[in-house]
Amino acid sequence: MINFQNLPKLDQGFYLKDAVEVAKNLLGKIIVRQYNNKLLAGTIVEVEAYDESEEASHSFNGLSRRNEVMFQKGGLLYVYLIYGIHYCCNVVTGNAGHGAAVLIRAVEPLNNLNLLAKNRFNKTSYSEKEKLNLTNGPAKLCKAFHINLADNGEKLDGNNIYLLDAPRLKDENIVQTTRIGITQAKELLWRFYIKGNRFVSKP
DNA sequence: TACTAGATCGGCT
DNA sequence: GCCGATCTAGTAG
Repeated sequence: MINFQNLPKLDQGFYLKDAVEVAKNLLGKIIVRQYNNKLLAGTIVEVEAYDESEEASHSFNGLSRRNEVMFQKGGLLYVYLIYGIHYCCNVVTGNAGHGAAVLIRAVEPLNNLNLLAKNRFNKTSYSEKEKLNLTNGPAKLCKAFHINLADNGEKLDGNNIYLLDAPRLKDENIVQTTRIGITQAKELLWRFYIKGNRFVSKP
């Protein structure tokens, strides 16, 4: 297990860029959540950018109660309910008034895997297959990390959920593709993942 | 492995 | 009413 606890939190300037730029930079960074007096941590291995300029984004049609966090200044967590049963979490990017965010689609678990398994499968043991299935999708990782609407708007430099810095990946280790599960603006190559990583939702 | 349906809620037309 | 930035269990091949 890598010693992530010595890494610094990302500062707010990190988030004040285009969602696409932030998305790429987020790969390899570490998401940490405090849960039951324990830390759950994972390396971000797959992301998608969303911006108010394109139809697939929740912010495309302007401000609403659901998406209001997307329009705040970068550095917050945007959580929403999808298909009535799943949660997905995003990192808000850019300046206040601009609706943009990066969907975290998959992470590689770093510690307390038995606790992640408890949240996700309601059991503390897991097979090798289940280990890979723990956090390899946006709703899966929210379940494993126990992220829900109560975390919407959470500041990412706080103590509940936060992101830690890590060395930027080389471009040659980043794969760029179209986004998954959308029907509009399908052509944009706004999905990024770490080449060869086993915890990616779809290679 | 590949496709399909069903679950189930809230946002928005 | 309709449909979605998903996942799971089921069936068919």
